[in-house]
Amino acid sequence: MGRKLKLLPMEMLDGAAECLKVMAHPVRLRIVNVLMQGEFAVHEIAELCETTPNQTCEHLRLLKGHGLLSSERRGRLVYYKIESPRLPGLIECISKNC
Amino acid sequence: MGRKLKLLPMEMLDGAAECLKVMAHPVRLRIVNVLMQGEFAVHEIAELCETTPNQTCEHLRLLKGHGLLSSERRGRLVYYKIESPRLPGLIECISKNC
DNA sequence: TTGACATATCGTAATGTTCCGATGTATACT
DNA sequence: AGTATACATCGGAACATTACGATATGTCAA
Repeated sequence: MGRKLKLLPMEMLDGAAECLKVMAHPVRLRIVNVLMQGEFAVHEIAELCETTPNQTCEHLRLLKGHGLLSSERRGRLVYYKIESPRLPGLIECISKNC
Repeated sequence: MGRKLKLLPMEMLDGAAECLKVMAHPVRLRIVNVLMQGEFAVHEIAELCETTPNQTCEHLRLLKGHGLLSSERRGRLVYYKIESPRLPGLIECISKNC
């Protein structure tokens, strides 16, 4: 009775769950997988992820909204790249443990 | 232009997304966090996770259904413990990178 | 300016998830 | 038997996410 447990604080778990939810989509995983190998324009990402441009936009917006990606317009193309330095480690861990 | 990319296969990404979706809930993260420190009965888990027994049951069922936990009845209590050896590594990675 | 292409957003239908109360099942004790 | 406790499941409401077509914006080139 009354064993003392080392529990992570709930606020941290809320944040982690939120982060996992963002990554818990095959297309978004693929997007990150693509962007780990360079920066790409939206239509290229869409093609590599085998999905439509507007869905790609929405996924990109979500990822960017969480600070995981950044974007830059050059001409009429918008290039996305990885912004969060924690993302590659997370992907590596996922590809090992999932 | 025709750069050769090393992309993880889509089936793997589907599986990983599924796995992440299972973990993407603060209570389920807490459950795993609790069970990393031993095995516990459902009502103990519910108390430690500050949620109701029936919600706890549902979360446990989901986790067990994905092979992450196992359970054993002893008397009128049902004890759950971690079954997947990958779970601790995943949690550690999450607490570092999320 | 017009047209073409790239990206972004909006409305909404379809789908999925979470929560909650009610009910069902299992075990133990008297 | 009956009662109490622990666990599990069900039904549906509330909510969130996703997918898809339509529309809007932004840039360039003729």
